[in-house]
Amino acid sequence: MGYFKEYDPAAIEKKWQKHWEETGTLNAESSHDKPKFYPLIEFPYPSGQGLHVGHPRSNTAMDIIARKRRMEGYNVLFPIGWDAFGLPTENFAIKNGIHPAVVTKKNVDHFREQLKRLGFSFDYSREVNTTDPAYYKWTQWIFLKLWEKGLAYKSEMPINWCTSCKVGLANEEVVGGVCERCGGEVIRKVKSQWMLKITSYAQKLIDGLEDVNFIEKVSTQQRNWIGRSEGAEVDFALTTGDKLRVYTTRPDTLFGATYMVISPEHPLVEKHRALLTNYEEVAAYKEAAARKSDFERTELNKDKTGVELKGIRAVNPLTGTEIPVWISDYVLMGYGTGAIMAVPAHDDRDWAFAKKFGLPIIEVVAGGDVQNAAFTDIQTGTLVNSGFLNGLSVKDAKKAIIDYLEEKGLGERKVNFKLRDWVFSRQRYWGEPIPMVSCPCCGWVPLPYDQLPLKLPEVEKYEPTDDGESPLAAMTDWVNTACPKCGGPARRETDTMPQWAGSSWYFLRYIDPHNDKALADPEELKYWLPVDWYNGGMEHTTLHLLYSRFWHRFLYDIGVVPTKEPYMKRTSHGMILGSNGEKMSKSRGNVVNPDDVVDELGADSFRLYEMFMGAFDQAIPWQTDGARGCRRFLDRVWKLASMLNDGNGISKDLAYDINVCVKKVSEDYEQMKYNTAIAAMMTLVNTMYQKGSVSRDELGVLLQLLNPVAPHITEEMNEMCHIGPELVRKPWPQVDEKALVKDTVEIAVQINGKVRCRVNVPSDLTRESADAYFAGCEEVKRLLEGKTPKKQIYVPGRLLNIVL
RNA sequence: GCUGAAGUGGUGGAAUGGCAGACACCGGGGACUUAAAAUCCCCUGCUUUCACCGGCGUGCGGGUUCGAGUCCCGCCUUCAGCACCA
Repeated sequence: MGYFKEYDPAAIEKKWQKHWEETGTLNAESSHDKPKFYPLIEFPYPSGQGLHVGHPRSNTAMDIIARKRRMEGYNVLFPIGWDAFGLPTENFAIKNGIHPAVVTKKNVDHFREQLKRLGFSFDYSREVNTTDPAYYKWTQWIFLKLWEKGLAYKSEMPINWCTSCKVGLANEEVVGGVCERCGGEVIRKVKSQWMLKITSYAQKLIDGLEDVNFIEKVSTQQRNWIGRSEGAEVDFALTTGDKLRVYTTRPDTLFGATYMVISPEHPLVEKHRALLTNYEEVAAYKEAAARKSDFERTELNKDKTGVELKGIRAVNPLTGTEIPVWISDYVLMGYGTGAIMAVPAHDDRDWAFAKKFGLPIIEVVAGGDVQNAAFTDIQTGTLVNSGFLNGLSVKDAKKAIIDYLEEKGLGERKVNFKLRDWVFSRQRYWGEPIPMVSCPCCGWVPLPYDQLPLKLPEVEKYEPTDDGESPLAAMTDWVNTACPKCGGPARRETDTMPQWAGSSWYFLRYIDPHNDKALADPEELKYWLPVDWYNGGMEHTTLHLLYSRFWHRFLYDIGVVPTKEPYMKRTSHGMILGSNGEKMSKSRGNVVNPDDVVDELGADSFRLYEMFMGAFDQAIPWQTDGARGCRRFLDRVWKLASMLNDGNGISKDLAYDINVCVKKVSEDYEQMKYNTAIAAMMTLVNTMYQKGSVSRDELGVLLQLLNPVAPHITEEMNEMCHIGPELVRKPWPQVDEKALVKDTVEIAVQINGKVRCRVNVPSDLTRESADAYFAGCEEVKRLLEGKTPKKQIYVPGRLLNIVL
């Protein structure tokens, strides 16, 4: 067999990409005959920088699964689209005076071209683009449905305001007190904002995690973010005559409440300002607290501050004791009732506050030393100084006290969540217009469904104004409209939706992307949902993933989609770092451009390296030498074409190695252990080189195993060597279990746990017959000369350990 | 502070409680070549030794076990997420 030709990645990659595009081989089939498989990657934001080496890591990983599933006989929908609304595009447009839609088109075209060069098996016929009016028509439609069900509302409230982007942010978008996107300072600002009531789905979002198969850290992070806690609300009588309601998770410690703390913004303060003998001091504290940004509030959280409300006292409902009431910014208006009962003996924050201001500390759960530290253990303590609760465990006391409070009408069981409603307004141009009209007579009126999509108007300027209004506000022609209800003059909403809107349901649109009667056909939804496997970044766990689960569950509740949960399985990739181990960024100068790598080594080598570089879920530094090593491996694979022999089938001396490889690769792909799968194929290739030649069938198996990672070179070799039909149409290889059985196996012989020699033993040697066998074994006898073994342990196929 | 993950050669990393360092990268040697590159073959944890043979080795200190990178207890360090949520 002759040597064929040089390995030329550029030529063969182009050839096969063209072939797949022309034949539509990789597109989903419209027939519903086969079992379906729906893998998903997070659709990219088409930034001006182009593709990052991080994108192909997730894409290749899911492409491998998609390609393997096709060979396993599934109808696979592996889609791609563009999450194209967003600030960077808008900022670029502002700076250069180009319409964001023009910028978006250019960026999308560039991204598509870059992705196509990498040979992903996306179904490009189903592309979606969140900025396409035919798409955002349905984003707006979902918003109107949410409004209809009372889940969208407009509210004056303090929001997180990025001073640099001049835009309101959801809690999820504030990281360490600064804007997630630009790092600008975030302050609190009262603004009228559209809100989505995700809080009413808090419990459903927790419960739904039971029905899906997310990696543990994703489920945990979602649960923590939703932050469910169980406790009670309790009323304390005030000397003013009204009641102060608090939320506590430790109602069992009620006897130990020695003072109360309310948030500086609590309405009670202003209500009773006349009674306060130190109102000036209180007002000064309030003002100081209001001025602090969230960042400052958290930075200073070690040192407690506060002011007593002199002139107001509260009464402990159980002991009848009068206790003082303080204001402090460690109590947040936005959680619970904005007021707490302080039990310094059993809460760290209350303890620190009490120590600072000399407030009494009364132990009600025995087990610690409450003068030195709060005792917060709820497992071991026993109630003391607590009347009828004395002697009970914390758990029993909780139940007893809540029953008592409910019976006496002093309080009740209560579940709280940390999750806040979703701030859905952005004072920006490049987003979906919110299809609502404000009418002086009718209030907020939804746009009728037949007027969707409400398109973005053409404007001259894209900058938000300094007072925080959207650029759309300046478009009087567009803003002034007739009320859909009464026909009178009215104004359109000028805020737009956040970037998370379009990405909350895009996986539904892929299923039926060109439908103009519904967001997708119910029959199609029934066949394709849920997404079987969704891979993405950990950074989206509390943002995109939670939001889209919320929308999907809502759509389920109103009968639009057939499944409660959108995604069956969620996995996560690690970041690719610069070669210096730091995050890749322009300013650090450690950015690797995928195009350069493809130019030098080819797409297959690039894909291979991204999968080989290390454990898939871990952050890994990029090493160009490592990528070159992967190219070297493909060169070696290519040369196998010149090592073909005349043999048929799998020869005896390769059967074992090939089947070990088939088994390892098949299992490892499923567990995303791509690095060890590739290592197994490298080992097999090394073995083939040792042997000096391979048969067509042997090479065929290797090519097929490698195909999901390196689709171009493998198809080319398959064709060039006349091995069989296109690899995409061949069934995935099965393990021949018989070939995995060897006659003898080398084991290690240890003395007291140290390896002394290796011997070959029959592979079917059992523990029971081991002693007899080794008694006659020359090597073992030699090792034991003059020594008496106390014990022998034989682990079949592994080792023999002799204890002296 | 809380939660989670992780610490293994010069580097990236492998190892259902069973031969630590698979597979690569880097480095070294050899073959081929006028030469270089590429390619092929060999070596490559540290340490003693001419060599054989040894000794030591998975962040640190204990423990369980015939046997621990892996399990348990106590620390240290790094990374990620959350951060006054009562």
